Amino acid sequence: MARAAAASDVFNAISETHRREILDALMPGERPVGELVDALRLTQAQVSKHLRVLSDAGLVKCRADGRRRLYRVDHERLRPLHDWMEKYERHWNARLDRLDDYLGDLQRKDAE
Amino acid sequence: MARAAAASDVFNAISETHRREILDALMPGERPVGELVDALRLTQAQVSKHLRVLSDAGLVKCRADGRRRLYRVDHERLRPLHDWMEKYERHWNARLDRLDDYLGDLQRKDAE
DNA sequence: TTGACGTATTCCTATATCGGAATATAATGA
DNA sequence: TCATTATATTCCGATATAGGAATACGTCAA
Repeated sequence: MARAAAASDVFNAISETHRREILDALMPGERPVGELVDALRLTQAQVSKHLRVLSDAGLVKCRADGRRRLYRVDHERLRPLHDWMEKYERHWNARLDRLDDYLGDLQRKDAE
Repeated sequence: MARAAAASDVFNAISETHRREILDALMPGERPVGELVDALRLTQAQVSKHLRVLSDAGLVKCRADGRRRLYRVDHERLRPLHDWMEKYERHWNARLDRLDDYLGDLQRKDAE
C-alpha cells in the first residue's frame, strides 16, 4: 500500500515548496495564473497543476474574469494546520504568552 | 524529475498522518518505541521508519536506555513551520488582533 | 554463551506525484 | 469565423515512499 488518501489533505498540500510559494504569492490578494507563472518562474502547467492540488485541499478559491482565473487564499482552511501547531507553540512562545497576558490585563483595566 | 529532495524537510515530515500522531504521542515527553507501537497500533517497523524520517528532519531526538530508545520531540525544529504559518495567522488569531489594536492605539496617541 | 527482547534495516510491491511536452478548452478580438 | 490569449488537462517517464515480511543488530539476563 502507498500513501493513504493524500489528495485534499491540507498537510500534504503545503508539503511542496512550490505550492507554499504560490500561497505566499497569493497572500496579498487574488491574482491571475499568468502572474504566478511570471513571478515564480514556473511553467504554466506546473502552476495550474499545483493550483489544482491547493484547490482540492480547499486552500485556494477561484473566480473567473474573462479568460483569466483569479485565485485567492482561503485562509480559514489553514486552520487545521494552525490547530495542530498550536499545541507545540507554547514551548518556544513563552514571550508571546507573557505579552498576551499583559494585553489582557490592559483591556480589563480599560473596561473598568 | 520527481519531487525535489524531500528527505530532511520538515514540511514533508509532518505531511504524513502517522508521523503527526507520533509527534503528538511524544509531546508530553520522551517515550520508548514500543510504547508508540502499542499506543498508536502501528507495526514496529512502521514506527521505526517514521521515526527515521522525523529524525532526519530533526524533529525528534533519541537517547539510548539499555536496549530501548527513548525519543522526544525537538520543538525548536518546528520553527520553520511556525514561521511560515505566522504570516497567515493574523486572519484568525485573536491574540495578534489584540496586539494590532493596541499598537494602533499607540500610534493614534502619538499622532496627537 | 545463549536466548529473548527492543529496535532498525533491507527487500519488495504498489502507488502517488513531480515535471515536461503536447494538446484541449474557453473567451476574446479582428 | 479565425487567430490569439489564458488556463486546464492528458500522457509520459522517473522517482519517492508507504507498508508488509523477513531479518539484522545490540543489549540484557540466566
